[in-house]
Amino acid sequence: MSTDYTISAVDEAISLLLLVAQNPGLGVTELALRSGNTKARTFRLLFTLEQRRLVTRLGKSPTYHLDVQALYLGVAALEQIDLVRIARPHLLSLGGRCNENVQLSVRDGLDSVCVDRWQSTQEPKIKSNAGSRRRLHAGASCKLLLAYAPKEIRQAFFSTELPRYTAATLTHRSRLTVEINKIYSDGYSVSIGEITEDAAAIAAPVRGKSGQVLAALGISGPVERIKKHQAQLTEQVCAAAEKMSLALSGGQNGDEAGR
Amino acid sequence: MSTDYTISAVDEAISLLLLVAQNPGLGVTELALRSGNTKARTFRLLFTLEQRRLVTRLGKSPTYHLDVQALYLGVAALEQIDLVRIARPHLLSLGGRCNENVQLSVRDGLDSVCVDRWQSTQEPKIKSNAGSRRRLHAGASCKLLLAYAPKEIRQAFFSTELPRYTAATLTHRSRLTVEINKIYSDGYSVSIGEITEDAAAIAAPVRGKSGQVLAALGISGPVERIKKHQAQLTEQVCAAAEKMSLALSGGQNGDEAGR
DNA sequence: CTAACATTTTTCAAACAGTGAAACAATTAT
DNA sequence: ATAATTGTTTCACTGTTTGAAAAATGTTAG
Repeated sequence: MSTDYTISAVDEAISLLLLVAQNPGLGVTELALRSGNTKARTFRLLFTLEQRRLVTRLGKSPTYHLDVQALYLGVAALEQIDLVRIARPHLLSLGGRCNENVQLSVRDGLDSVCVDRWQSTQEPKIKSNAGSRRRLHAGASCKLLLAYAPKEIRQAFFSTELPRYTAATLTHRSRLTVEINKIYSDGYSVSIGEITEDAAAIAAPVRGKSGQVLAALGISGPVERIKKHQAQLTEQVCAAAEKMSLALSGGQNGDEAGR
Repeated sequence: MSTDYTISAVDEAISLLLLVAQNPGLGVTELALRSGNTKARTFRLLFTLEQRRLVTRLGKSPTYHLDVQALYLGVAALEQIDLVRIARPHLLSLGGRCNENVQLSVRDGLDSVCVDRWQSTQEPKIKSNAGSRRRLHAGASCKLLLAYAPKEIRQAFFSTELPRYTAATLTHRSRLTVEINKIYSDGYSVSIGEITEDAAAIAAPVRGKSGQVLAALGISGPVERIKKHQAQLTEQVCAAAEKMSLALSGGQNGDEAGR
């Protein structure tokens, strides 16, 4: 069908950028190793990213981190991606009412990525860091995105090795399949201590105009707090996700002119 | 002298990405024109960006927009950039107290870019969109960043043409110099209707460990509302900026990369 | 509906940008 | 101190990227 126009240098640069996003604080050698490139190539790709302030280096033996241009892209994207622009008020409102961490995540290949977030002010806090990009098998939002993913994706996913984080992590295909079917029929997803022992989460699907699942709206916090109000929280998350879906369907669609 | 290791394909891809960020809704031809590249190159660069979900295309004659990977980078960057991670709570608190738009901006070359933001819930709202990246001469935050920029930058800046947005826009080198000196001695910056007639803003510098200006904290809203509480708002913005500076100095690591 | 037009997608040979390998320099560990 | 690790630079070759222009697709006008 269509030819592949991918420009490898750009593609590798993006891989590297995402690698830095997920693993800040690594040096050239380590990044080269993990990305499977030579040091020289990695060095020059990073050099280019650095010039444009997508990444920056700290320390004398430099370690790479994201820089302000990455933030700028995020801020700009907030305004032009309908999903987030429309969902955001509902997300903030849900967060304010429950005062627990709230995230909006979408599937990207076999990963779930967090695209918006509200942080709780309550103690104890759950470290929601490093959770912005994860494999799809663990956590309420992830499992939900897996449950609603196309068959091809689910199949591809099942042929990969699933890392275990805690005793509760579902790492076997059979158990995960059962769980996914349950999520699909329930219309929401629950996770208790699947990623870290002390954290629990509840997630519901956000749907687009034609009913397709665009994102997962998830709420998370310490196991006890979540369990205590589980019924109520589930209801609130589902209601908020519904509202988002409605707003996304009702709203406008396409054209911005500009000239 | 350090050699230039820039990889041009990657560099152009980033230019293009920023171009899309600033001008969503353009097609290949228009983007090629504005970026000064051939259609074919532009097409393939965009194709690569699209595969990685940094941009997406809408409509049948495709128009490009930022996609979720850009959001993800922003979310990830929020966690690893000290400036924003530390400043954020103060920014949100200032926003909550004043209920006006609040932005945190940094200088990138001859532009100011917004790296974090809080939006007012009051009516009338000021359209703060499209304002995430601007030339340095107009607006409170921009002028402030210009005032505290290194000499080389200011000189480079003055040799460029300055677009006029309203009657109040300072487009002449002499008047702008006077204004900049005033800002420098006052320690804060005010703008009334310089970008759009009906908007006003106040900004104060956020400083790092060694006193260098890292960012501008700005508050903005309709001219009347801002003018009415100008003294009080100025005080609040300056106080919040001070708090940020303190938090940034008190905290850990203060290493900046050189050239 | 068909024709003229505009914009996007594809192809291809040529050229030069990007690459790996390996030397060199700087840092950190012993 | 010296050794080991990590970051930086150089260079010749090659294969990826490139511009130009042709094909396909979409859009507007008659």
